[in-house]
Amino acid sequence: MEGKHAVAALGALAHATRLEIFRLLVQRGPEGLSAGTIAGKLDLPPSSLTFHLQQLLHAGLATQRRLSRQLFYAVDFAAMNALMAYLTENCCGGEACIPVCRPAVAKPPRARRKSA
Amino acid sequence: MEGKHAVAALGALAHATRLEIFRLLVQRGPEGLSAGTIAGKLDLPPSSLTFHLQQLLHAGLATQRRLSRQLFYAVDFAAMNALMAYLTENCCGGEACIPVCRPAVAKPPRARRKSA
DNA sequence: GCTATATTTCGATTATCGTCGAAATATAGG
DNA sequence: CCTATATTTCGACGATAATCGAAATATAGC
Repeated sequence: MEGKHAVAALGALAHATRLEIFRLLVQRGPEGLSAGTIAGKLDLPPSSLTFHLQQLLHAGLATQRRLSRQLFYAVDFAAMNALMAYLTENCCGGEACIPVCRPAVAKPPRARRKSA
Repeated sequence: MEGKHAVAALGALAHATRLEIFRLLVQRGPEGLSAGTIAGKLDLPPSSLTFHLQQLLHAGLATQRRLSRQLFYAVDFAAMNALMAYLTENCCGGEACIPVCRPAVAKPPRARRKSA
């Protein structure tokens, strides 16, 4: 991860609405949520939601995929982990302080009965 | 951790200069660095540096302590860990995806020969 | 108390971000 | 192709953030 990229990711998260969206998506997992579902949960006007989703996309923190008429958004877990790693890189000069993160990879999505 | 607080912390990090400062401090560990040292390493005018340090302080990501004429800044590692935890809270609905972080506590500072 | 060093506060300027209505685009189904 | 639904693009306005010089404050040593 590069500094500019990390700043973009952090900037995307540094907003109340976007952080809520992000956390919704984190909880949801790789399957993601449709724009409409998110708009419903957070009670946002559609144009505002799109704006924020674009920010998350451009920052590389979320992915987008179409399913029929709806667009599903999901967290890019690899990017999330990379960001964590970047923030804590070489913490305490490598001494035995071992602060925070153990990056790992999210499991691939699994089939479900109903989608959101 | 609360949402507003997390937004403040992320906003503090969402800036090229502040992210550099933060990472310098993360690497340095609990001992911290003096304002002057940071200004030297990043080649910043003093008033700009103060501005950014205040942001980190207000966001609760850094601590300040005076040592003679100099002010030392250090990362608040507990706050850093809390932020990570907040971002990944209940990831994937608690299913066995286990994405990222294992919060832990930074060790307390240890005595050193020379300070910076 | 005077001088030097370290850092902060103040103030003005410029640039970027957030909001949201209205109109445009994409997909699905008859 | 016409209608309905889902989402995005455009545009304009108000609000917030970043920069940095100059002056002010804090500490130390003589």
